[in-house]
Amino acid sequence: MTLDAPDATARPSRATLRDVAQLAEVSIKTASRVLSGQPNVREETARRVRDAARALRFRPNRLARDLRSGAVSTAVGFVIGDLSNPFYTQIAAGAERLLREHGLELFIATSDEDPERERRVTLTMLERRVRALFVVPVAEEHAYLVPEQQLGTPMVFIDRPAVDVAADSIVLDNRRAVREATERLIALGHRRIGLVADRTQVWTARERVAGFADAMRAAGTEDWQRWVHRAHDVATARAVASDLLAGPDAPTALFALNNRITAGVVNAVAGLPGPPAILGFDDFEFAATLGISVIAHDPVDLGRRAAETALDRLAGRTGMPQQIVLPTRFVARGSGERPPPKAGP
Amino acid sequence: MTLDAPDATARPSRATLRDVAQLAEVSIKTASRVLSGQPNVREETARRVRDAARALRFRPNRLARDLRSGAVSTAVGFVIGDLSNPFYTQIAAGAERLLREHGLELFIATSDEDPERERRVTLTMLERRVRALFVVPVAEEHAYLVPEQQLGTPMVFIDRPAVDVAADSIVLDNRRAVREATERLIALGHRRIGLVADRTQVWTARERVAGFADAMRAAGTEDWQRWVHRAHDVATARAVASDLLAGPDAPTALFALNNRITAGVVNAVAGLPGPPAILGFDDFEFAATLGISVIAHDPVDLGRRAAETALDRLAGRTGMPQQIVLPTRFVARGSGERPPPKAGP
DNA sequence: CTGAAAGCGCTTACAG
DNA sequence: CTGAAAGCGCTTACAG
Repeated sequence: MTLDAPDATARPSRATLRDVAQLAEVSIKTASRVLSGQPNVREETARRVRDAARALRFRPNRLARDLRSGAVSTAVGFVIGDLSNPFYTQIAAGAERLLREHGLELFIATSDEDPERERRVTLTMLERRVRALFVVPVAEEHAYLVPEQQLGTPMVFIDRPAVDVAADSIVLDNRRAVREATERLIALGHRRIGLVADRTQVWTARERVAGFADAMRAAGTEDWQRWVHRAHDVATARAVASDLLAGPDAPTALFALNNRITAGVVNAVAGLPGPPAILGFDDFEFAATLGISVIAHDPVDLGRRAAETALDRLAGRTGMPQQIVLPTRFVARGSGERPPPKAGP
Repeated sequence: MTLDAPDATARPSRATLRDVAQLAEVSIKTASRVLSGQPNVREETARRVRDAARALRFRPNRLARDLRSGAVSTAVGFVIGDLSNPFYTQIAAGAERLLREHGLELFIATSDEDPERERRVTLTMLERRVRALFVVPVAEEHAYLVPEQQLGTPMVFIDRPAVDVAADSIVLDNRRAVREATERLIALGHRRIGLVADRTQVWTARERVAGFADAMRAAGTEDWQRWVHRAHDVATARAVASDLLAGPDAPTALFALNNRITAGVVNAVAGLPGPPAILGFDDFEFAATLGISVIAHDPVDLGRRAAETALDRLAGRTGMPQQIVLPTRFVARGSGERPPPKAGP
């Protein structure tokens, strides 16, 4: 098959600044000036350059630009555990909104909740010389970030603090929130409270369970551990809740320690006669409709605060890393306020 | 304040390959070979280089590497409208999983449902020389992508087809799905069906409304347009549904044409006496519990198919752009199957 | 207002 | 097994 038109259809390579300069009959430097908006170019020259750029469909190479001008990239990285969990993606949405107003672009990548992948993804972003880095960490080990930190890349840990690198972090007051919510359940008369928590590896799960322990111990329940169950995904949470309710000594209240677990628990309980009171950590769209009491907070705000912190650092604020603790609020709702039945099983 | 240690604490600049080579007493080329895993280096030399790299906390500059070696970046871009909508983020999750297996890294950025921002974000990714590009488009105009397309960057449009650029796309069979679901409602006896659709600018909304029109016309309802209402976010959908149900001639069934609208409609209907049948487009976590019939499909699969398409192109498959239409399935559930009440108002 | 030279930090040929 | 030279596509000084 022969092509008649010499290079009408085939455009093997991308036009560079040099091509534009050549076509416009100016130096490469002048072309650069025009296309990157620098002043001091005669209007007619500028027009020639712009025309040439358009004709050649020129698109600057950011890699080259950023490389030459040092690490003044406008890219900011966000490493998240799970793209399917709206809790994380809403944090990202909050951060993005604020960063955008400051001319920065947020790029999100996922660790898929794997510490090793988190490390790789984080390093890859750093190798791409992001201006700042946000991490919702799953790994417990972040010492490898210390050099980057020292080189001045602002890093903010979200939802869980950094362990072995001194970085800013934004977290919720997990422990107090769960302690107080548990106290409410106890005040309503509940003694058999089934807690469904995420894996012990997860910092927030540990904090929340500690809050539960605080309240149970204060109420004189020393064997609180027997009420703690684990689930990481919706399906497991559902199974755990079903088993609990079917077993002997079934709990009169179920306390789900994050949004995925709440989803599982709610689905397990649906349609059951004499359902238990249900509490959840994290608010969700159908909580009011379903009458679930929750520990509410705003993930978008979490992201916004993280972005603020990074912007502060970029603006030159120095000093010790800070840990910002955001308050949560308890939202009492219908069936979540159900007291235990009078007649025991 | 004077610093005693010369440069123990302050590390002004990043170590480069050149620094590593110097410390290891080899050429820069040899250092490069070791650190990028090329063969033909004596083990002892390699060790010296690795030690030097570690000592200097060397981290390669991907910008420089990618610039020199041409556009063989491992970065792939994904432009999404709204980070808060799990429908989109799950598509991204699906794409990411497959791409990762092929050594590619997915970076997600958001257009915030603004055509102008979509354009900027897309161009910025292209300037960063991503290997492939995924877009869930909000804009109707994509002619500016034609040159990039011609330069061989695979581009896949998801959920909505590209209009003025010949690119691959993956979409759902919106029209047929809604037509058949509407036919079911009609078969159940419903005549007053309140449809709540997204803005007319959105392609999927137009297709879905067309499906509704097909079914209504086939049933002899020529004034189907009076049953079509619009809402873009949860709050508006809720208000629209409330108004509809409170008004005269209230619908006996509500059909919500996407996940956000369903959320609003469900919350509006909650606790109402004699609630209407509810159908939704897009499945969701609480649909079974709430007894909502839905047009179900798997966003993760949508992403996976998009990734497959891009990988095919990267592998050199040529030919006309394809439009892949994925089937949906109707899931009938409790209250969604409610027939209209016998006694009219 | 415009341009020739040097260089950002790497890798690609090409020699030895 | 190792290295000196050139260059990826831009921008930063520095001249005129």
